[in-house]
Amino acid sequence: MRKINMSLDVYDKILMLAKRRGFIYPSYEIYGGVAGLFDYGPLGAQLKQNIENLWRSYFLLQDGCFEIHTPTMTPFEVLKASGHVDEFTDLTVDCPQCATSFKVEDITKDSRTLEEAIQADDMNCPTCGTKLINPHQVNLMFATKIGIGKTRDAFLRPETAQGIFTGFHLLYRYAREKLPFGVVQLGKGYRNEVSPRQGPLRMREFSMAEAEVFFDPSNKNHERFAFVEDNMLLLFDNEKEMKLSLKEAVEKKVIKNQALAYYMFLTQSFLLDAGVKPEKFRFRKHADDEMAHYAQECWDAELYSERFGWVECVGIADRSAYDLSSHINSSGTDMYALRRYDEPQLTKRKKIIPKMNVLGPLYMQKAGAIKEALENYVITDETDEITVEINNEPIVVSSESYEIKEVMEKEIGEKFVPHVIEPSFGIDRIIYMLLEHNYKEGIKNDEEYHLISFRPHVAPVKTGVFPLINDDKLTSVAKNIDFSLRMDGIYTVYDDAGTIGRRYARMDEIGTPYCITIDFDSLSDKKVTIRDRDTTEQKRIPIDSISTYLKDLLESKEKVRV
RNA sequence: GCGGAUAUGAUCUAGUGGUUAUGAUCGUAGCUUCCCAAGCUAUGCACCCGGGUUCGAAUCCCGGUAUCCGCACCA
Repeated sequence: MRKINMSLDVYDKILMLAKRRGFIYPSYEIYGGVAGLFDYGPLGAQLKQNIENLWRSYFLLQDGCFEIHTPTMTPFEVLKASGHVDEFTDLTVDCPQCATSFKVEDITKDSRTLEEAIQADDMNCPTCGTKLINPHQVNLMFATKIGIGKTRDAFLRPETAQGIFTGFHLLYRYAREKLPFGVVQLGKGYRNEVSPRQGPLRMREFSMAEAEVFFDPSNKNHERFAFVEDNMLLLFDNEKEMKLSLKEAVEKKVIKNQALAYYMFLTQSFLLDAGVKPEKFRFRKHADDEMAHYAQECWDAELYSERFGWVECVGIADRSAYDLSSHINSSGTDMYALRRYDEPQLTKRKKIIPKMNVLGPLYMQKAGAIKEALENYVITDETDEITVEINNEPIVVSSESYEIKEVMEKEIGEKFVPHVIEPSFGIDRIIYMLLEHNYKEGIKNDEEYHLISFRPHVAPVKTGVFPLINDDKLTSVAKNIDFSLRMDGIYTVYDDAGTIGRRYARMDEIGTPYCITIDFDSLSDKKVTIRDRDTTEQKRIPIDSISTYLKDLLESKEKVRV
């Protein structure tokens, strides 16, 4: 008889189960393991794929975003422009008295460089005045080099978002130059965590699903807002939890705009649909001082863990024009969008047309620069000559070298940098939370019993297929049923070992929602028993309808109400 | 990164400076078994890594790695 070990908490038990049954376990353990790296085993990989595809059904199908894939390896310039190089790399010193760390740049108020400050070694703790020690670099990005010999500095990406921003001009074309539109990416991100202590909740290489939705800042409404505005959001303002409809939340300015509220609702729907327990779910608004360097308003979807308390699993941020502006400035690429006027606007303007056949021979190699200067010259009144400055040298150009024309200029719209609303999902955290929220245990016939109540559409294995006993007549029928179900796209496990109860228990432990048993009656009446994991109720159904019957069950997912 | 503790099959665990390292779960093969972890037989699998002390180290010591706890970090 196995006893429940009371000294273990849910986290310990889940990690044990996850390792034993092939969900998640530490990577490279035969070489000592690496903190913050985990393998997804056979069941974990299936589960993850189901979660990611469920996510796609919300963001790709329901919201109509485009999915792209960009490299994880990212040149230095990209992350310099995005602010990650500066924001992720901190020179820090510790206070032995207060047991806290400080950024050196916050401590050095004078004009010294950080290196000089370290060299002088005279920094004191702002709280207690103790001499600060142990200067060290805190760099949360993995640095690497691209190429052999002549190399380029690069990092493994800390988020997937930058790959979307750097292709914005092409994606804007793909979206037929209309806003809003969203682009999503599912993939790996990398952060060299100082001490990744919380298992799958803080990994150094992790899976994320991000959506970047581009808006005209003058209109952050969402087309489908009216369809969902009466739904409730579970909100927490750092003081109290509350339930507000989307409509109320936006009207009362609890949430800044429709788009943010809409994506919060999409996020909430996805998580509850995946099997997160509503009472262990909330949106928490970031205080001003905890927001990321790029964010304007940020809400976290937090999920509750028995061991860790409320954990951020999704961040929904209004990143405003921060990223695109940075890339426009750093790369010089035109990443503006156009807000079309209802009618094209015509304006009369006086324009200088340089005569190159005169300018060329006269000014030789300076002619090009003069041409450009003339074209940019703002005409105040008509004169016989214009003075332009080339390399700090005034040059007087007479009116023989140019012509002033009055032209009608047509402007069809106004250029602007789109704003971005970004829902960013930590897939691994969500998967751990699903395990924890759906884990059940108890004693059954003096034995410890585990069950994971995954919702059928996320469960890695959809059905077990068992001959009631290990008899050739039954096993051959069972194997045929098993094969044809898999050919119908239903992931099954065939099992003929041990008693039927043991096989049910094995399936319960990995969250398989249904089991099909073939008995001797099946040979004559062509029916099998289908057993429900949560109720253990059994029903007999014809063999030739198993596939459609199961598919109905797997697809008829009820919405979770809050 | 700092301080403390821990490390035995896939999982949980007993134990010891000296033959073949304990038990359970588990896997495999077989017997048995007509619906919720029955039983029997056979069999498989382990002392985290490196160094030191010792005639002999899985056991003692040191270092590393990993995990857990506290502090710091987590844009």
